[in-house]
Amino acid sequence: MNLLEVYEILLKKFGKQNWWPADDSFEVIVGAILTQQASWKNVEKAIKNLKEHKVLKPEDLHRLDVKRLEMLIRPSGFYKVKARRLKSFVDFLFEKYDGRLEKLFSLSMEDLRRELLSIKGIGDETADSIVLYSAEKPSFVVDAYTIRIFSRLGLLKEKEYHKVKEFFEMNLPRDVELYKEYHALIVELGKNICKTKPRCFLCPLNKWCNYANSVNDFAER
DNA sequence: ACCCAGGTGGCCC
DNA sequence: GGGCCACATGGG
Repeated sequence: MNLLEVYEILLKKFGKQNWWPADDSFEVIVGAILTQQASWKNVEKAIKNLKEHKVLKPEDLHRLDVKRLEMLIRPSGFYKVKARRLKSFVDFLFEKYDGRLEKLFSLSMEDLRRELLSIKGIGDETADSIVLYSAEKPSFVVDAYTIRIFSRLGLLKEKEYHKVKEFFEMNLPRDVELYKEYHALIVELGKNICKTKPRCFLCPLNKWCNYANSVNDFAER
């Protein structure tokens, strides 16, 4: 059982996910910040509000009053911190890159990642989501599901973000489309099946999963 | 009435 | 480095 085999199984089970759903690369970034510890349904409402008020562009957000921004993104939860985080990003973009994403994205992948991480409110996962789905450079995105699922499969011992990321990048071809699809499939599996309440009988990976095999009523089948 | 969601930063030890 | 907490809305 290796990473590509797991990928094929998930792809067969769930189909192509075609992430990230957004009209442009800036919308991906806004979504990446808003979806922190929030359901995508709620993020969609927030993004819809931003679109309806025609403020879903770097210049618009840059001049938008923060209180007004808070109200618009409210459905996505943590709306005060997220409003500040969005502001931090656009402030940074205008101060250092003339407000232009192309300029920021012309950095090397490593420099881009470092730059994003320097912004308050952008951590490892959000940075990688932006690098992969917005800038479209091959940086593997790790989330809580990734660690949970692959630890249970016995493929991961380390749980630190950068070690997990390194494991995936060392064991997969460096390919943007593969990275995009793989992370999306992991989230799909995590959302639907791999919760703390076991529904392991539904999981396409149950044969290989230590957790599924440790759950009494499943192991007997 | 819980529990969870496509995390992050701050603070403590 | 790890453990705990605040941040908050909406759906199951």
